[in-house]
Amino acid sequence: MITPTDAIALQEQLRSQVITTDMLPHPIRTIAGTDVEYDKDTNLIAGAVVVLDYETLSVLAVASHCMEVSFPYIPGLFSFREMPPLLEAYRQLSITPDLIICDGQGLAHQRRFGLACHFGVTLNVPVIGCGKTRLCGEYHDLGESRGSIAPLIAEDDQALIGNALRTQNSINPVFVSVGHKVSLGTATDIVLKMATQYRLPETTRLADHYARLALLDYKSAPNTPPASI
DNA sequence: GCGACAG
DNA sequence: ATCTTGTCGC
Repeated sequence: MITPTDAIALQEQLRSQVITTDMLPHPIRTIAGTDVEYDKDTNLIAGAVVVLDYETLSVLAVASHCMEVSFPYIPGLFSFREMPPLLEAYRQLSITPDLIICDGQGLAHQRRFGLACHFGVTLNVPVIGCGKTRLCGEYHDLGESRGSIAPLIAEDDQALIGNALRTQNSINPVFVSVGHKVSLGTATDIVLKMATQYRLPETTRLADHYARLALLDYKSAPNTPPASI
């Protein structure tokens, strides 16, 4: 497998390919969410991709893949751990979504190349990064109401690398950043739109649900393909 | 050296 | 990520 040193070199090389302007279909008709679930007492991980109707949020397609982890967890090299199951799940999808929301950072990363960038550049599709917690960057004066935004500024070069976004009143914000082929403003608007009822966008919540199911299914019957739509 | 550190 | 129910506070 790739070494951490080589992984960093790859990030440095691929980061120049990230597109930070909107290159999405208008109107958006379908949106996908991705998430990865880890098993507590084995090396298994399950990645899931769920495609929703952009307006109704109804589930149009689901795919998942279970496998053994092939890379350690190292902050900043997260994508090398989660990409393999996600790429395989994405490959199995019966529908190609207009864009994807990943559960992790995009440009809001020490080398400006988080999971959302890696996934987007690899597949050449629009991707939004939406993390539950901060990896790097600082923000101030975030309002308490749903829709409040505070710029996430990199500590090193003061670059704008994302937005802290409050998706529900007085609930901890999520961290939105560009993954690929989408602007920060558009990414922020879309994440807020998808977070209809809870802190996290429905895309992420559903992907988490299906990834959990995939892991349980795999453990109970390793040779049986997971249910998919 | 110490703390921080996506999942 | 995972361990994990009820409970404190707005």
